Amino acid sequence: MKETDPQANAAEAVRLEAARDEFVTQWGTIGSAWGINRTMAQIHALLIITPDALTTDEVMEELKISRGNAHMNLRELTGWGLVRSVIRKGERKEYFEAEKDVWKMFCIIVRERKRREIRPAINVLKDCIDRADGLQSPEAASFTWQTKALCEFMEMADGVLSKVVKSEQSTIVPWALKFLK
Amino acid sequence: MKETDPQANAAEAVRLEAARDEFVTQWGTIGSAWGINRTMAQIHALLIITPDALTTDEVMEELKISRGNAHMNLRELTGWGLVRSVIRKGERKEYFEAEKDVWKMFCIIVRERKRREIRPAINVLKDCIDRADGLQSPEAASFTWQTKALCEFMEMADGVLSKVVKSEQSTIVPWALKFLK
DNA sequence: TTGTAGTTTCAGTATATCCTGAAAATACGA
DNA sequence: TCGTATTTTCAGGATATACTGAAACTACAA
Repeated sequence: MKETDPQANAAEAVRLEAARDEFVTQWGTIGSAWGINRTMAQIHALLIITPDALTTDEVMEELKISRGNAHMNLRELTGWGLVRSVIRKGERKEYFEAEKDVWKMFCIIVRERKRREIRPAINVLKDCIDRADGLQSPEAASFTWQTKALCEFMEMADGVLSKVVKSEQSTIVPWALKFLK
Repeated sequence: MKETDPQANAAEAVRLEAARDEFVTQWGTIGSAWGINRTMAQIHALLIITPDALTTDEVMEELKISRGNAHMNLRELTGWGLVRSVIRKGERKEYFEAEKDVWKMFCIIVRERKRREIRPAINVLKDCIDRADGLQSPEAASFTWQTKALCEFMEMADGVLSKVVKSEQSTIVPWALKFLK
């Protein structure tokens, strides 16, 4: 019986640990390709695959990072809404747990990136359009045309994402899939 | 008549130049939030709003950057397919022009990010799932469950994006919009 | 109020990333 | 073939970003 053979259990623990490490490391790499700092992505990965909430010290220990680093990135993740802090009664320290529902995670990320990056980009574009408004030259016409096209596109994207993310339900996209040829 | 008043024309040129600079600068900032290096985003912005193709020297001059920098980033943009090089007959130097159709730009970026980042991420996840395959502990079960959920989600996203981007036509998304509540 | 566990901040340092400039390589016309 | 215009490469320097570690701060219990 596997469950009671100490050697087999130890071997399994090692394999799991390796798999977890792989996941955390690689998720960090993937995150940095999308403009998220490596450590923040790694902490997030760690919390996603950890059933129970962890303390700052546990995160530090697992990832071999300093207290300051762990602290700041946990705060940042909390700011995104991807991580919640949990206070257990009778205990003084703070625990952290990740939102584990993949669709909810997706919605949070989309909403935040919309708010932090897409909206500001649209504002920048509008500002540029305004600055060139009324200019007569052909170069100005070309500039205005391009920036307007970009602006309209981003507004459309913003609208689509809003709708996709609105219901907090994962049913819409799979359903819409049927219609997409 | 505005067109023939030298002073008015000069003033307009200044305003346009300011608007163009603003756009290039801000686009660089936006790009870096999405994991694209600032200069590459700026060169891309510059080429988008410039009606005719530019040489490496012109790009260097406009953005005040070195030859090496301009060269490498132009190559990178060419690699993404966002910029094409144009050779004019009788001339020896290379000109560069950006794809200007916004929807095509979007399709190119989505295809490339799918290929470079989403696919590899899916492979990483599959690898992690395999590594933990068959392990008995509850922690292992939790790990497997989470990574599988993530993997399935990303495969779905990959599929949706493939379909959105397949036709090279901007008609599908606006059409699908009607169905999204 | 004092002691202590826990949290927060941040100056200084380390590291990753990007950029420069010049030399080497290449392409092409004479 | 040689000379010149153009492109390519890349070592070294510059800059931006992230991380550490320790001190300051806070909250709470005794």
